[in-house]
Amino acid sequence: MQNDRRLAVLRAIVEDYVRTEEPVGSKALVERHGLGVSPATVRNDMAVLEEEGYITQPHTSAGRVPTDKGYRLFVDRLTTVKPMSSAEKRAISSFLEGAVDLDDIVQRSTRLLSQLTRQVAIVQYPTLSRSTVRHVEVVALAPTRLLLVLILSTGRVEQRVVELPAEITDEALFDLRSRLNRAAGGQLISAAADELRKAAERMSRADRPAADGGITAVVVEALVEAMSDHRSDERIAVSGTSNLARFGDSFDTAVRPLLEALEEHVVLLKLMGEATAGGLVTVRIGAEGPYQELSSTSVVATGYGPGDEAIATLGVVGPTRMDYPGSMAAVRAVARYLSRILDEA
Amino acid sequence: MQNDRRLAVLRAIVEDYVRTEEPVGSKALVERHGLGVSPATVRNDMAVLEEEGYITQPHTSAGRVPTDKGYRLFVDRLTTVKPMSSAEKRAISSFLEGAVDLDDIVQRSTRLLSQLTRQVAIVQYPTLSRSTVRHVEVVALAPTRLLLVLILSTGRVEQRVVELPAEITDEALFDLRSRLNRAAGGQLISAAADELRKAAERMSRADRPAADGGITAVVVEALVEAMSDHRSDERIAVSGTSNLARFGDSFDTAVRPLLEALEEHVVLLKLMGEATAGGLVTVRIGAEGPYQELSSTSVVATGYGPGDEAIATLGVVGPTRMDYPGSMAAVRAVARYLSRILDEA
DNA sequence: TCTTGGCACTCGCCAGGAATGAGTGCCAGG
DNA sequence: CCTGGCACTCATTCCTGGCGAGTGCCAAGA
Repeated sequence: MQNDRRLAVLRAIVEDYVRTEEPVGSKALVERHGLGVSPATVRNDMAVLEEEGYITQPHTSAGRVPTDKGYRLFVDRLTTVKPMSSAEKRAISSFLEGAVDLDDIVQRSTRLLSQLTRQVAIVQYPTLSRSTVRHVEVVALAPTRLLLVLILSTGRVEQRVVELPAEITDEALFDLRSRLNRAAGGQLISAAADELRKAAERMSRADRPAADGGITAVVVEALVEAMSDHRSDERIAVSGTSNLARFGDSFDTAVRPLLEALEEHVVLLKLMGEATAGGLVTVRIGAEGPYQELSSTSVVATGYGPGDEAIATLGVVGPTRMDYPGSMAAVRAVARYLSRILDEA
Repeated sequence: MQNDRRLAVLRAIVEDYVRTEEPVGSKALVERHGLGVSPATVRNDMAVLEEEGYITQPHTSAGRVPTDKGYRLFVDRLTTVKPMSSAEKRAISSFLEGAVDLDDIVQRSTRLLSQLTRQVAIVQYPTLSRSTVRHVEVVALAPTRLLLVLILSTGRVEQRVVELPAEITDEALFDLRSRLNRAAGGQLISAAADELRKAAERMSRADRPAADGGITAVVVEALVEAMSDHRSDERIAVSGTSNLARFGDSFDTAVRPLLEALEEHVVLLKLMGEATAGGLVTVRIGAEGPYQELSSTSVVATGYGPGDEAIATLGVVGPTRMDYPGSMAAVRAVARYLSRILDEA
């Protein structure tokens, strides 16, 4: 019994603090939430909670503030996931509808997410690594210059221009194109690289090797490079930075490091962590993450992707004092819609 | 004579204020800059400058601060453009070298610019509107589904997937591709749209109209739409937002509106204004611009593009109290290098 | 006519100190 | 185990006086 009430007190503290951003005292607590006990009782509970490290007081004569550990307990045990209202659902659909291409989809998603949560939203572009090659197109820009276009199952298109060591005929170009597609089409990009290399070897052996003049090798290398190019994996869209204004105080200790992190996409990816599939939302609170400069920020993230496979992450970053239930619901909802769109595409 | 000295005083005030961010008094001025006159004289000059509206004092017993008008005079008449040091030049080259595609070039440029100026840097992607069509590629993803790839002279690639009203044969596809390229290849995109429409009409008339089944019309419309898609025109890369921390005070009045503007790309473009060609750098100071929320920010921008044609803008945004000569030099230098890279491409 | 030193004056900024009040911890009684 | 009461702590706020940077003006000198 008393334990349940202590948890209720913790929950109330978290909720109030998130809303008011001020240390919350025993009296106000009892008044606002119908706890049905006196302030003194709550004070005893708070003393215990403080001893156990869930809350703390910034100075002696102040109210209590949740610690990271307190938030952790809150999200782990006290969060009742409130589903999105139907109005919100409608907003999401209409917001994501009418997207014309992948870029657009991702960008709309960040905007949406930042608006829903009033935090900074981050959406990683679908990763190459688990996607398959849908098509390879080769276009002659000039006799010794080819444009390679690599189309992946996620809808991503990678392009490269290569200079050839020799001129290429229309016939050879046609031949090359069909061979490339036979070798790589439908393959996972990891496998496709190998297949392409094998095919290249075969071609330079079997086909009039003199005529090829190393063209195949050049083209294949460019394609392989395009596939393994991690830069693309790291592409990220960010939105809602103006919500950082809501951080309140502590520009230098909280906002500035975050702004810096937001520019370092690699850092961001690490921060969001591994994509978790199946509607599971990961919450990282304060110093739990890898960067202690960001000890006053939390991350709420999840994976998304076609099918139930998580091929990329998306989430929000905000102060540890944030609306976890709301953010988790929004993140999950957006991930779900996004996955569905990728399914259809 | 006295006029020259007054200008020197103004320049000194601007320089000192930019450096220290504090109102500058007559005594300190005489000490730091070798003005060769007494503080009292400087005071008289300052009184005149204030009367003319070039400087102002935040409160009675404080030093002077330049007004927007003062900054304006400063950049118009008192700025000696300091060329980049050779070290900086080298840094620029090495920073921009090794870029693999247009996205990369633009992103590197923003980073570079924000590092050089320690401000927020903005680079607009090269606009479609003045570029020409280099190639149109058509790929069959399925019997009734085509991927259209539009390659422009700026290196931009636009893609669209279209659903066809009827199946298309390989032969017809080949035919379509060559016709599209004959019609649009090398044209300005404004002209290309017309040419494509004309070609579509010709085709549906001359060729077995039954077999076409509206395919040409669908494809052409998608291409035209891709070309005129203004969303692409508005693409922008931003970097250096963490430099906003250097704004000092006034988060709400200065930084927050700016953060909001940075997310509204349309606003940003308006802010940067028309691209000016030929190494001319535009400076907009404080409230001179279209947004009075941004009255404490200045913009230093210029156009860039292959040849001497400005097809896009780039620049930095910062507090009115910023290092104008330095920023102008950096903006100009980056624009120049960027133009050169586009020339080569 | 311009420059200069002197001088009185203004006013923002910065301790120091007292009043305020929210909030706590503890204790004794129900 | 809960509750009311009470003394205590301490951050915050407000006020005040002193300090000093900086100014404007004036009269004298070049």
